Amino acid sequence: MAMSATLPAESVKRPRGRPRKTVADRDDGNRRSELLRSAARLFRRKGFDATSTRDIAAAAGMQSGSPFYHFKSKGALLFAVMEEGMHSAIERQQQAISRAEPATADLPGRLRTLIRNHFDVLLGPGSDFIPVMLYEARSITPRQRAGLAGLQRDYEAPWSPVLDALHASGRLRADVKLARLLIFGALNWSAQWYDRRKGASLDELADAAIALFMGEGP
Amino acid sequence: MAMSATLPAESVKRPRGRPRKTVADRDDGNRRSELLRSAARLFRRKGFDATSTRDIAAAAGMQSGSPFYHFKSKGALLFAVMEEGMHSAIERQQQAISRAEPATADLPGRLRTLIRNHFDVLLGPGSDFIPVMLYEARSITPRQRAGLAGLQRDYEAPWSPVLDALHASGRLRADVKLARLLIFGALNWSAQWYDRRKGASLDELADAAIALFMGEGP
DNA sequence: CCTACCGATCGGTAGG
DNA sequence: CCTACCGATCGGTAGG
Repeated sequence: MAMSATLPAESVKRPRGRPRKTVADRDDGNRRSELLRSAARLFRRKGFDATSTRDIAAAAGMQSGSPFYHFKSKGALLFAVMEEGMHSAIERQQQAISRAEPATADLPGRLRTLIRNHFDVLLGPGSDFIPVMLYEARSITPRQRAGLAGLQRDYEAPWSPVLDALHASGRLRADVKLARLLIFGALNWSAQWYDRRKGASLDELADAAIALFMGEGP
Repeated sequence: MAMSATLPAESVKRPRGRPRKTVADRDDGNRRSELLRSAARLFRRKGFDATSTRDIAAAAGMQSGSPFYHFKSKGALLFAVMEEGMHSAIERQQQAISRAEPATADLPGRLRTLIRNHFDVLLGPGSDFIPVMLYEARSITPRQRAGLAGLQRDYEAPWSPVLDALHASGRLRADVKLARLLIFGALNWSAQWYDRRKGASLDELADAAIALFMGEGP
């Protein structure tokens, strides 16, 4: 009797999931971004609707109700993943542009810089956030969608002058607006088939894209 | 008491949903394809996981359990939508090729025929089946995926000789295998943004795609 | 952040 | 193809 009363109590005390920091659970931003990373990975692999908040909690080493301490709903968690993905993509794109040669350099080279960075954001290590944004857009509200549209405009901003100049120079013959949509399609679809462990590298992918889109030109 | 016994009975007899054929409910293939069409529309709009079998049944004018008379599971219904979409796409592609000029005609023209038909299958009226196949592939089993892979090979078969010849003639400079993946991406992504009621026509879309992919060439 | 819980919904089935 | 139903799971919450 005494045993049967103490044993369960002890086994309940045993921590579940990954070990916690003994110091302070006030390490808040950390737990939040663990949730974001776990959610991004699961949303990408199984889709938003097929992922339960329990799955996400478990992947972050929490109990089933705990995600709602950090996010007010499952939908808010999805939106946070997308927003985080866009902020990171914009930042990385700006760094890639700065790292590249001056803006006067050859136009195909500038397009290649943008495309190469896009593949990185889309297919590189830890790249679940942007694919989630691209492929789970159906599951956010119109209001949230409008919020993301602004970030997407920011992301696409550096592409327009390059595409316009390529069109003017005759190396991009298609209508620029449609060309932009088709090009992003070609790139974004790679999230469906690209396998980092085999086949082409991201550099080879970028080369193929440039070769496909750029006419002979001057 | 007599009233309260007959009234509910009568109200239960009143048919729910859309009117049925009074003649014979043995009109079986018809009901089945109504289910397929309803399922395709809902799977496309809301996704597989967010669509309940009750939604599908209601859209086809049935009661909640009835879809399982025609399909043994929700997953079997999804697979049937995809299979039906591929069979139809292959058939329409073969007709488009037959209708076009002889196979010896100009290569960009042959590619345009394939692309134009692809947009039709993807974006034309009643075109929910192929987008479902493209965007809900995550929700089928590996066994089902293998079954579809054969149909996809059949669909892609007429593209290869055209792309190979374009590469040989110098009008397609990118690696052919990667070019094929990028091209299908550019086309397939249009299901995400194309709006039949505004913007470009499918012909203009096909023109833009050809202009984007084809170098100046001989 | 955990425990314990609730109401709602879902895929599927038996039996007609 | 309908009726009535079941077990499972889910998002979310109160109260600590």
